[in-house]
Amino acid sequence: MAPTKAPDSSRRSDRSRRAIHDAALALVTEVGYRRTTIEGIAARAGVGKQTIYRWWPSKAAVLMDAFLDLAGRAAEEVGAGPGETAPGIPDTGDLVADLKLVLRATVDELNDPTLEAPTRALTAEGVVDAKLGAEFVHKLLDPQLALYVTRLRAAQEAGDVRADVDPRIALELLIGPLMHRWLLRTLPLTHAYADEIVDYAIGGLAPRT
Amino acid sequence: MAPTKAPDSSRRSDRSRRAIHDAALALVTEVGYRRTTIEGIAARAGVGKQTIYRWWPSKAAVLMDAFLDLAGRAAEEVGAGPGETAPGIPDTGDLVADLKLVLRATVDELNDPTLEAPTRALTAEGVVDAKLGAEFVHKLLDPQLALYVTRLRAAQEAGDVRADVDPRIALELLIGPLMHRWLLRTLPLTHAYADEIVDYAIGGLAPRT
Amino acid sequence: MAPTKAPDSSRRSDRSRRAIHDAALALVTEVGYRRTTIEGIAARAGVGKQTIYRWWPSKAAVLMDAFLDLAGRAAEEVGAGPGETAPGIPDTGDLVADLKLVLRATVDELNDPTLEAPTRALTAEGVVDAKLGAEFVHKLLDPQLALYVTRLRAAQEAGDVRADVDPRIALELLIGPLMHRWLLRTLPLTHAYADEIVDYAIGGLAPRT
Amino acid sequence: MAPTKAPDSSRRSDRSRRAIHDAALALVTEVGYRRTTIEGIAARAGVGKQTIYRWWPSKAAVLMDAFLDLAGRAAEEVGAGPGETAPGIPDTGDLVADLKLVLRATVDELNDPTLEAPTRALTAEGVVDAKLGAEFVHKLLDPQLALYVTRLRAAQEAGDVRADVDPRIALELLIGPLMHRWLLRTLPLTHAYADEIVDYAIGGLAPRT
DNA sequence: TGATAACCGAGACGGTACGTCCTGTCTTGAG
DNA sequence: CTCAAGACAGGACGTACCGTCTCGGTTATCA
Repeated sequence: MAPTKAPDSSRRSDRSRRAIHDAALALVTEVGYRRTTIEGIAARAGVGKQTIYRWWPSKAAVLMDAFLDLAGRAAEEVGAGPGETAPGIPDTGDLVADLKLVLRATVDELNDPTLEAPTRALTAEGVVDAKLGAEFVHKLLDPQLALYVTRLRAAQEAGDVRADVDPRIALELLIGPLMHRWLLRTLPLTHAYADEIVDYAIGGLAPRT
Repeated sequence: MAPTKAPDSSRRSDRSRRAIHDAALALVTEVGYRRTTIEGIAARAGVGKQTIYRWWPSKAAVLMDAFLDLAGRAAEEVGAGPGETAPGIPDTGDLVADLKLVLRATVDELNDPTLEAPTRALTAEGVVDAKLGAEFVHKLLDPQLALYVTRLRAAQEAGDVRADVDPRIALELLIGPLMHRWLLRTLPLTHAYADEIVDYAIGGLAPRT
Repeated sequence: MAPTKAPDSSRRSDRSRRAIHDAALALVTEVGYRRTTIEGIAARAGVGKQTIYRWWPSKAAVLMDAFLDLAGRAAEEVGAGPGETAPGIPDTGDLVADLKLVLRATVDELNDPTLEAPTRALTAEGVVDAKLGAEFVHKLLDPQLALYVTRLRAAQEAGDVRADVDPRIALELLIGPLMHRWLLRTLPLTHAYADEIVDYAIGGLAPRT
Repeated sequence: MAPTKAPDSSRRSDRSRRAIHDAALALVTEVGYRRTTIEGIAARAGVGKQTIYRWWPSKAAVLMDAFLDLAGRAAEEVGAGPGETAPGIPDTGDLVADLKLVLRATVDELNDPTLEAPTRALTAEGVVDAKLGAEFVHKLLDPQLALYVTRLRAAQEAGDVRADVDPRIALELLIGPLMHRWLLRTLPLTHAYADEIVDYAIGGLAPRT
């Protein structure tokens, strides 16, 4: 039952970890997830294969960590410093405007060519592998969605959203269509589309006049 | 341009084609998409590998065809005969009831353990491989979504939906959240959820009183 | 037990037979025996694979026939007409001169770049496959060697070779060294070498003075 | 020029090397060279195919090494120890008797059922593949033939062989007929035949009385 | 003068082996 | 101990041929 041998994480080489992250992201972007191999990552990172196998259970796990790291560094740049986390959804009092702002930002993120390949790869892997999907949702998606819940609860208190609306469902009404278009590439994902989604959805969430 | 040599499809063995479809679906369901191999499909189908490579460019393409075949056969059973296509969305005059019926059916389909594995596999593959994704959308998804468009246009004419609403977007407001839950497995996918989605979405689509 | 189906050789297409022979010889010369395939011969000859399998049991058998045909045609050119066979060893009364003449001709034949590839291929195949080797010896080698036997018997009657010498062995004393050099490529195969072999061998065959 | 990547031979597994040798020899003896496959050798040796491809360029090369190893081990058993090489041709003063002894031993070796299959396979391969043939001659044949040269030179000094005789050619006069019979299977290869060859050949080599 | 049987070209089929690539484990030597 | 390097057993890849079979389309006897 014991996991054979637990590596001593205090002695872990940070240099290698970073190099592996970078190599993984670069390869996924360059040649695609399928053709990215552990051997390839190791070679590119100038690292022994064992160093990868020692610390990660699978290619997907490497990419997930790399992606988390990337997201963390991106957040640091935007926020004030390393202590801060995601900036949250603004509350200007105008719910529709606030949501449009955030959804437009999400659209931009999804359209960012740097992030696209790894995000798609991880999402796809999660669709098929429940364990990995759960990790993906828990580590990457949930924190994002929690922000929506917070903002929507505030809107409920302000009377902009009906009290009987479940914020989890309301949020999916906003995010679902976006993801649908992005994942299936049915139609282009634009700011205009984000705005329309907000307009339509709010109609179903706002108090009946 | 021409891919080296086009096989003569009139000589194609129907027996082999069917056996390959069956083997592919069975293996994907039993051991998962990842561990399903072309060699495995060939062995299970009692077929030479070359017979697969002759007619399909990839494992995903085999599964796609197998799935299409399965869907076609299922449709034939439900419909009156081979001439008929998908049954369409009923139009009882009660838009909300009609949509709930169809969304509940979609929920049941997504929860069907027989269909789950291949559907997830194909969707995931399409998320990463744009070409395959386009084929998936075009062959499987679009026909489904066209039915919604038809029903929603009828509703617009009946005055149940505002005339300025784009049916493509309205449809995504309904389907998007469902797919989001199913793909990411954030929360269970139930009839109650389908009903709520319809209730919320209709609020944004119906005429302002 | 019955050989499935005996093809009717009277309806055999001579055009195909010739085309197959030519293709086989050309391919063996161009790409070597190993890389010559039945499919390749069929394609080059503009012939269906079955036409080869109908008339020959193996690649080696095709080559053997092709070679026999080639040898036959070459013999026809040299000889007066189609009725004649190999010209035989001359009997000028000078045994040593006659043998040198023939051995030099053999050396030239073995060094002929057109014949080399197929001859080596057939010989090598015969070394490993006893059945084919026997056929090779019977159809190609024995007729040649019989000529030596005839000439040597004449020499015995003329008193140039001891009466107790077995002509089969005498002949191997002459041919063996030649083949050894040619097969193993230990040293170059020249007219001078042929002459020396005859000189040495005759010493062991001629009557003790 | 460099063949892509040279493996580190100091890390080479001796266990695998031996297992591959044994498997190769066993399979060639059991099912013949043609039906011996690299996959078969790997499976029999309990080895990955790559381990064969890493160290040998072809099936023939594997067999060559295996054969060399076998010959080496056999020589060690006969000789005093690992330092010794082949035992050489005895020099009792009686040239004819010495040669008959050695030729009889060669006959026995060629008739040995254990050695026959691999020897034939390698010889045949060498007949067709010049590079491999050269290796075969250089590594296996030349050392043997050098022994004859030594003995024949001694005979020349002792006056048993004429001084103007080229030992290389004399040796081929002895070995050639043997090889001819063995390779082409024209007639059985016996001790009596070996004796006759020596008798005849010596007639051509000994000083004229 | 058709029928009808073969050979023929073509090439799909079930298979086997190829030689390559990658997986995940294990071993070696340097730091 | 970790690490870079890479050999190892294993297994799937996609390709090339094998030898068999089936399909029209010519021939070339026989009824």
